[in-house]
Amino acid sequence: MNDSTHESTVPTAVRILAAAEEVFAESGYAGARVDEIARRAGVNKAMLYYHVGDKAALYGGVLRTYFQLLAGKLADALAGSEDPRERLRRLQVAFADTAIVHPHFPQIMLREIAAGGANLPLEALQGMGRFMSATREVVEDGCARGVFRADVEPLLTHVMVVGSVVFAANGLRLLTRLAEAGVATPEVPYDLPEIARLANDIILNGITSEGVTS
Amino acid sequence: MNDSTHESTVPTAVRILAAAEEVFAESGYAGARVDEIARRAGVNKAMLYYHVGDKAALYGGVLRTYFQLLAGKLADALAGSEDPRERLRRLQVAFADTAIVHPHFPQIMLREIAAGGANLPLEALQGMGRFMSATREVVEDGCARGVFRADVEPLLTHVMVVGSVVFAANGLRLLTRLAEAGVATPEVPYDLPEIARLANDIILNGITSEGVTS
DNA sequence: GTCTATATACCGATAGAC
DNA sequence: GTCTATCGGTATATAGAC
Repeated sequence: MNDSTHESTVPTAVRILAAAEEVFAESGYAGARVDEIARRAGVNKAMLYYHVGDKAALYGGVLRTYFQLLAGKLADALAGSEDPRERLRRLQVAFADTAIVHPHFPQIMLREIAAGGANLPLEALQGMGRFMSATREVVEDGCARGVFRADVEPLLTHVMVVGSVVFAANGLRLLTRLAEAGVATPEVPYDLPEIARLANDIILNGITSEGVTS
Repeated sequence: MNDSTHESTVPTAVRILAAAEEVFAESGYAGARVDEIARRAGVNKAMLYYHVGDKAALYGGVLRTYFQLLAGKLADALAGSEDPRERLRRLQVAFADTAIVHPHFPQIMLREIAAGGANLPLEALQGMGRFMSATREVVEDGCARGVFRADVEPLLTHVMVVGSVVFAANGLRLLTRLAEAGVATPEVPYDLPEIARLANDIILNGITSEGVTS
């Protein structure tokens, strides 16, 4: 314990990764500048390479944080209920919560989807695979129990559950830009958890078998 | 009329823009290399600047093609029916059709959403604004007629309608990458129009008032 | 209209002094 | 651990000959 400021107590590697997260989100992997990351972290560029490593190591370190948190929340979500509708809702909440703790996560994911995952290390690809498998498990279980319609596609369900959160999380920046340019935009009278809840209502309402009530 | 091959009859500017479309989709605005665009178009870099202009002009030219086609299809979709459910379906089909004619369109849009529209010229921003307004008009009309639930959010509806198509259109590359890395992936037994139809069924089912039947 | 050559600037990464 | 200086490569964009 000493009298140093909060900033100085944060390990250098953590400050570097926090800066990397910002820059990768804003500019993408190709567009990100290592000099800019070092500048925002308040460290010399040589120190950045000393503490964390090259550009790929910076990116991998950022992604590891995201997928470790998401994996834990997904496991809790699956274990927390037996009802397929409740489990699907919890799956979406787990992802939305991760996006709230790490606001740059959906932005970086959006860029990677566009890039076809070209920059993603194996660890991140496996994390995405586990997420898709979790959704598939919930959907197939729900179909088998007769709660969801038998023709519900697991992958489309995943796309709609995740996509609505990812788009909603990224939409505000675009709406701000549209407003700056003088383009009329619809109002956004709700926050991310609320959007996730509304989207989940629509999806559940859309895939639930007739006759099943909550 | 002469005996020249098809390739030589295509105007130089068109070939340049076609190459630009590819490279911008693959690498994003920041990551795109003008040299690479010139190489793929089969023209000298100086000629590229002579015929089309700088990087921003290349990007604007690509986007203009997209939004001009989309605007026409949206107008047809809105004018083609009075039924809110049918109009919302036509709106999604209009976008999906545009994405099928121009497969790089959803990829570039995904990158721009991540970038908050930072690279978009005013013309493209206005095109997006008109699209959002079209969805809002259909949703508000549907709510007023009692076809859609009164609490349906226009912007969330737009996000789900557009997002499902954009994600589906971009998903195949990511699934391919996952398979390459040995990560298990769900099957994809349908094409883009089919996905759009299934997503639209879920959304319409989710937002339609009880008691309304098709 | 077409090309070569280049100006100008920047980037990722490291060597080497301290 | 920390910094300065720099290497080697590459980017956008243009000048100027033909």
